Amino acid sequence: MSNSFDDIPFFDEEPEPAPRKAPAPPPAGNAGLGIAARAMAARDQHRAPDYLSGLNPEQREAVETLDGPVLVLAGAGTGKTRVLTTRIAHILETGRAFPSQILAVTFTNKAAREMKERIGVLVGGAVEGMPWLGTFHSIGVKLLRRHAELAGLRSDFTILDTDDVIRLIKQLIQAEGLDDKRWPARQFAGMIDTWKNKGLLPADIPEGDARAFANGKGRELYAAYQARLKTLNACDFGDLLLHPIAIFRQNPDILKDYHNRFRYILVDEYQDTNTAQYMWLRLLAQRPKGVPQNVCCVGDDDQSIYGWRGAEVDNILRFEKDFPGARVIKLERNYRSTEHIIGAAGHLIAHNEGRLGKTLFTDRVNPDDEKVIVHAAWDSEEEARAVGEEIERLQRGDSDGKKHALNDMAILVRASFQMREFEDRFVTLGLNYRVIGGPRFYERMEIRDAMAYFRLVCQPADDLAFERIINTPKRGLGDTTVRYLHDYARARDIPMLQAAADIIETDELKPKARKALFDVVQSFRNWSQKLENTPHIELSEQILEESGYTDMWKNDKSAEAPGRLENLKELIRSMEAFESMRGFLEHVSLVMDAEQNEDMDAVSIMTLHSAKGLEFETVFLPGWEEGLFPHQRALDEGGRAGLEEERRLAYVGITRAKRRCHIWFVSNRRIHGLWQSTMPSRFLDELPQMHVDVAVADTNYGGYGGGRGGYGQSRFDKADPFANTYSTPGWKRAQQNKTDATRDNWGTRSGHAVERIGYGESGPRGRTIEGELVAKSTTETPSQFSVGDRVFHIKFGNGNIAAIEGNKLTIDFDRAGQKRVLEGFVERV
DNA sequence: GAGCCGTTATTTTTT
DNA sequence: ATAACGGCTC
Repeated sequence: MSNSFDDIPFFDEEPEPAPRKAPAPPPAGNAGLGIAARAMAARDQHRAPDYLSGLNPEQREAVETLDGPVLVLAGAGTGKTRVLTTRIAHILETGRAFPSQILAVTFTNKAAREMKERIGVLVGGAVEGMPWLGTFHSIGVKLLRRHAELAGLRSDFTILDTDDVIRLIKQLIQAEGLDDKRWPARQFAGMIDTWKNKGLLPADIPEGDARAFANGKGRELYAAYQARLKTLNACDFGDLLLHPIAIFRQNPDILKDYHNRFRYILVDEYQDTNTAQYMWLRLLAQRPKGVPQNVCCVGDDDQSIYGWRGAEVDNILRFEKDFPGARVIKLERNYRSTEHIIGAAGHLIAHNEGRLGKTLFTDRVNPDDEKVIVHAAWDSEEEARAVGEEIERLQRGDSDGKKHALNDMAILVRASFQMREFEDRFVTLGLNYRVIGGPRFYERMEIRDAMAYFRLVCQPADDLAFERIINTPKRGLGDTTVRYLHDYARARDIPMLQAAADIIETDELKPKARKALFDVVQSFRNWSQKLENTPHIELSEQILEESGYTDMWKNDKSAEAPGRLENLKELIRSMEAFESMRGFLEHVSLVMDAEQNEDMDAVSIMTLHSAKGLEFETVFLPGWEEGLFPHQRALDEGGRAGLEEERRLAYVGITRAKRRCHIWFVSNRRIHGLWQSTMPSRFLDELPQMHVDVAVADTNYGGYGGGRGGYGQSRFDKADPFANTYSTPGWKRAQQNKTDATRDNWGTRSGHAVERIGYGESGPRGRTIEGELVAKSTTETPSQFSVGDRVFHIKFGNGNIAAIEGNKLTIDFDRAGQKRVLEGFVERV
């Protein structure tokens, strides 16, 4: 990726690169014998193309089918990235196109980076980094910088992050005279995001959506937001796709230029594309009749896990219709995992409908390979303890004599709150771990503040940056002054910094405020002047010093302050890799991740979502319980489709494992501070017995599995390894109740309630009626208990009720102390 | 402008 | 339980 938009040559100026080996490529349209012959000649000229050797026949077909649309359905671990990179190498080596004529799109910066590296290895350093290899968004920016004026922007427009967007929307909501509490800006930002994912501009949004927000002013608000972005000379992430789409549609000549340019288009993770990305791609892939559309999309419908943020699996399912004559190549030979892991994952995912249908296989079968092991634990604490023990066992090499590195192990959770218990446990054990995901470097407050200073220096019209730091550190420029500045600027349609400069010439402000503002304006003038001729590192340090920002944290006595100062230093350090401040800002707005420390040997803890694309020798999958996984909310909001996406998530989880996969479920989990009994996930039932073992009790209290004899017992039990697990009354009832839709918030399934306290057919619980949650809290329903009652809880034992609020009981337990539990989980004794 | 208190939500995450 | 946010008071 380029570090700065300054150094991207504009379209017309871009020099044709000197041919590397082959003569200038002929137009893509003239595909035929000539090209094939030439390609072969090119291939023969420089040795055997060793990059092709070692590919299996399907991979090779995917690499060598260069003309016309190709869909590569690449199952987990089948060498997807290899195909993609080799294909690009092949295009380049055969002289079919120059690097600048290949458009290659990924979703994440990480994927883009990886691809670049691997192509470099294949083709050799001689080929310039491909200018059009990047994420949808980074390519979108590049396009938009070139044609900004067609979208009503200047080419130095700012890219707003989510935080800026929310603040901006909040202002608009207030400006409309609406109650910003009743209509949360965050929610509207989410709606806009959803609309933009679908490619909808204010005029296009459904009437229902428009009415649902801001007293029916949804559409106006969206339009006002877009207008405000334009005056701010700014874009949100969605605009990076939508503006280019609009430009292409309104300027056929420009689109045609790009058609001529991009001889080959490649898309990674096609199953994750949303409608806007799809539209963008269709526009660029269009060709006149008879000219082959050299589009190659790679993806796996079984790994589509981002439906909730607008990804349309349909895009991949529809590929053959969209691109007539498409060649569909399935990669099903898995190079990653054992037959048991593949078998387990394959059987599970087969429960989904509407798949394109791949079946992974491997012929590297080893009788020593471990099956997927399902463990039961009493509660989440025991789960963490047992996983910790297993990790230490592997580390010591107890089981197979081999000492395993922590780096080869990962714990993949459904929801991030699950991480905590593992972290706590590992801290006690002194076991190294690293959390992947979580709050990101560039999202930290101090980094955003510093960035706001830099932004304002580079782009004096950046009002959002102005408002962020005008009184940080405190300068006595409070709400009143800022509001005044804001109104003044809006009235004259000038940036706030300009307004500030104007106002200090007058005597509108009180002397104190005026002086403070004067100083700020002077500082920014000074810094802006230095922008061009001072090294940006130096200037950045100077800004943070002179503004008093560093001092602010030096004087702060809170525990975080030293860390924040450290982060600021890190920020400056990370700027060294860039040529200019602008280049750095551009990078950060698109690349929000910072490097992870990989020197340490540590267990990785992350969500299933962030595990996609990774692999580990050993994978632990805790929390396979109904309500958590599949997640209740996915079921409530997504219905059957939601369930299938959860199942794909499970599939992704299992297929991350190369050799060992341990799945866990617990009988009790604390959710929102309340202990809940839980049932094993239905996904466990969907695993094939031949590839799965149920672990014998890991501890004395081993929950469902516990009834089952001690160590003498073989895991390879004859009959039904699930017999214990699934023959409990609760599970059977759960099976019956599956269809009843009698669940409210997770955990309070009527099935369980019935079991524990013997309600009649209809417990006084919330019911799901037509997807709407009714009677979520049962405040109106008189509790069946009274204060002072003696009750029994399955985890905490006996106790006395101390207080009752709705269906929540506060109980003084004899042994466990005071806890709050749902009344469904205790019974009178 | 800091500190206190009540309210609220609490799946997943990129760019 | 718990953290984060917003509004209020001093």
